[in-house]
Amino acid sequence: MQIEKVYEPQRFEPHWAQWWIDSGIFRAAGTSAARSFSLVIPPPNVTGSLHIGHMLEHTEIDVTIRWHRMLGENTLWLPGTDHAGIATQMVVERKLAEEGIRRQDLGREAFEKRVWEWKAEYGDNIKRQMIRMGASCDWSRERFTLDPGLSRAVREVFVRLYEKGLIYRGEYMVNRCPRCRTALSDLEVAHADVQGHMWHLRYPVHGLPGRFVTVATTRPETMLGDTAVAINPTDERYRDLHGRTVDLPLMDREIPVILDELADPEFGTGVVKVTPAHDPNDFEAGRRHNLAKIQVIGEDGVITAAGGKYAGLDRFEARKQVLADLCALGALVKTEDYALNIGKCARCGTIVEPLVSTQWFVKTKPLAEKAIEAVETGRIVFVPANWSKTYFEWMYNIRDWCISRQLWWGHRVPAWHCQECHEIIVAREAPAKCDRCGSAELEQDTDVLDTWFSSGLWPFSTLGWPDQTEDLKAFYPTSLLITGFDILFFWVARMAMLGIEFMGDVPFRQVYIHGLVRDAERQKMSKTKGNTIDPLIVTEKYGTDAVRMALLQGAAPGTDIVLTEERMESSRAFANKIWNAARFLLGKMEFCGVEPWLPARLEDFRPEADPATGAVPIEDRWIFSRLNACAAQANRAIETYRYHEAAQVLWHFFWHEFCDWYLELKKLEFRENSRLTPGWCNALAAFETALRLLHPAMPFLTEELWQRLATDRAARPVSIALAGYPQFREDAADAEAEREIGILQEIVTVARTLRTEAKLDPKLQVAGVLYSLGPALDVARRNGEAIRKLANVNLELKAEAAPKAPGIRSGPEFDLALHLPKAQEDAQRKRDEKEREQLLKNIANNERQLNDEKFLGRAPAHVIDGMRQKLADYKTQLGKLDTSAQ
RNA sequence: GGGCGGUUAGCUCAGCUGGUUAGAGCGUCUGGUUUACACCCAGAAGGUCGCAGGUUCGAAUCCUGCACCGCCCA
Repeated sequence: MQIEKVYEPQRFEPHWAQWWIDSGIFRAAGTSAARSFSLVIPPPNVTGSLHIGHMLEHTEIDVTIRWHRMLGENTLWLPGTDHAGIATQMVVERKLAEEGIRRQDLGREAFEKRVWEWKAEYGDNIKRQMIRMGASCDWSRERFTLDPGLSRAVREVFVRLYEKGLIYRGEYMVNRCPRCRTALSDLEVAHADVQGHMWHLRYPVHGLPGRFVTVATTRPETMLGDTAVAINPTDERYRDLHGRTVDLPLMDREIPVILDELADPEFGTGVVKVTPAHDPNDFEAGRRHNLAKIQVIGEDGVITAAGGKYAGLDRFEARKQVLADLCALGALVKTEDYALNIGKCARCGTIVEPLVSTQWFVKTKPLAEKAIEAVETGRIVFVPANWSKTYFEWMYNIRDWCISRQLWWGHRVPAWHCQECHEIIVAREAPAKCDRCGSAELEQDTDVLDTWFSSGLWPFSTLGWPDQTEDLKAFYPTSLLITGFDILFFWVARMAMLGIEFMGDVPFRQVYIHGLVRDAERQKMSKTKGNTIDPLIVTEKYGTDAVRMALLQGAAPGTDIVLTEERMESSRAFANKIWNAARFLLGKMEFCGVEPWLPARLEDFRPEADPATGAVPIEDRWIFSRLNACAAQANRAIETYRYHEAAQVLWHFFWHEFCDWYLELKKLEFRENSRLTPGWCNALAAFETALRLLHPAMPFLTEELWQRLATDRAARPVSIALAGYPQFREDAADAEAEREIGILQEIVTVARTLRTEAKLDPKLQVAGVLYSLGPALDVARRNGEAIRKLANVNLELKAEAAPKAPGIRSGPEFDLALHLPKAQEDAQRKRDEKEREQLLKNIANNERQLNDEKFLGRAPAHVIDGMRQKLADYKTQLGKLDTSAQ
């Protein structure tokens, strides 16, 4: 079998991506005796395309999911998208604008039709991308928040909450985006500190010529809607104003002076203007004092007819006009710089406008209590654990959730308004007539629900709820949720509340919160900064596996991930390394006319013995023992979401144990043998096991190579994705082999270092002597050929202590001297001196501690013993250096 | 204002329950066309673990304070 010289993932990744889907190997069983492991995707926005943050999230999910699948569990990763009300409507409106059409021109139904057309055209983008990235989702269970089933769940939940009194409708002050023309929940408003101004306005007191009050405001245009000024009841300075009124400039309106705590005597002049229609605090004060609410700013951010001559001006234009006019009147007494906090629409960045309107709300307190308890009692566990603090913080201070949106794209509120008697009927399906007056003149509420309302049901609505489906039984509660902290409140918290309310159990057992992907300068990636990494582009350039590996290497819990081109390049090099290891193994076999073949017992970490000698080659024993250790670490790392550690362990094993040592040792055997030997089988078996260990992280490369490895297709699963994930076995650890190869590695390394220091020609084989009174001598005897090849030295073995000679280097088990030309001895002496200094430092350090009564009295025995052993080693080594220096 | 996190090699980051000479990748330097791989191989250099105290026989690790950076909430 010919393997191409260079790793070119583009050649096979799309093939396997499609093959996995076609073979149905990611499909979960509806019922299964196996334990289930389930996870729902945090649904991306259907109109969007995936960015590198998604790729990180999906890679982490996929590693975990593939691992569980390989453990033999009934594994479900349920994919899908959400309808993203505001975002999608915006996208389609923008497109219509290109044709010169407004949605109002089309009407609601025609507009909705256009959005569905849009979804049909672009809605599969995400799916295509995910497939290309190897996400092992069960596409047969793909869901969309506006699917009929999920929409039914939304209506069911709405009706039940309403009947329980947990959904109510009322007139309150909510944040509105004048650009998106809809109400927003508190979470959809992003606050930012900005440099603004504080304007001091002077209102004349009615009937007291020459008496004024000065109010300060950061939003002077709202004065058009003032219906009172407030002073604190305890404020003696304004006692004479009790019961009086003031004349509102520009509007010729007489407004009362009210006594209210709203006015803080310590702040500014102690007098505040009250605009109940445009400020949340003033709204409350207005209620207390029964003040009129005069709405002077409309939903579009334009001054209303109530704003007198300013009507029709944009709110910021109006501000300029108002200020100019006040100034002309002499009513603007002071302007100062002022740092203030403003809210912007999280979606479009427009400054939000607090406005009074009638909206639907969820009463969250009762739901939050149970959701708090679930985390307190550990039924939901956050990883890293610290996130539970953030969760609690928000839950304790939770406010009611405004769920109605003045959009056309989404789940329409299942409430009908009787046109005759104005009764409101909340129902699962459209009622035929009014409950109260019997009129058939019913109109459905025009609002739609917050997208997050439907997303909050995602863990059970996707599994078929409200029907009691098999899937619901098999997969709810889901096992795990992997998501970003940015939607902890938006989504995680609400799923917790709604899941517990409707399913009687938490929606997920564990929540792993991942970090943010940042660029080389540690900056957040954003389109405006232009520092985004497009997953499709880098995937094409480096291969999916390399990008996945690069992401995983940085994915330590609780930290952000820095992704650079260099990192992806080096990950590609890693993939190339594995590719070439396979090429070497398979190429050699082909050269020998041997069919690739694997022993039947793949899981055992047990190498085959050579029938001729009955013995297993030492390097085979060693690599299987190392594989076993690697499996232990990889399993533990994935289980605890330490993806970076899993990546590192696998990287190190493959490159620095399997390739650097094992294959190099194997070459000796392969050089001499041109027939199938246990050595071949062991090498292949070890490689195959290692591929399985790596599969969750690098699915494409491992599948490609795994499929090429074995011809015995009947005896194995169709895909590596369904093969078992290697598990640590206590009895597979081979301490003896590890010790032997450990000493061998040390001999070779010491010899190489001596060579390099002496600047020897790499091609020149030199002679040397190995002195040892311990096992190193036997190791060297047994592995003479390996040492000769790997270090290019020919060692004479002496069972005696090292003599006094220059240029001797020592490992703990042996001393080694090369026969060097005289000229190289200086370099050697310099080296020895440095070594000596380090040893003296270590010896002093250890002696100090070992002479310390307190240390001896309190430190555990193994620490003391370890230190004594070390000290003895240092002293021996120092002694050798001192003699060799003479 | 409240909360959370970070500060370890030139860069990006590990370092789990305090313990023996603090690790990795990339980068740097030196030397190499060893037919699996130059996307490679061998070797090396490089760290007063942000600062100041404290606890401890022992601190990068625990505690307190400070400085700087970042994020979230109000």
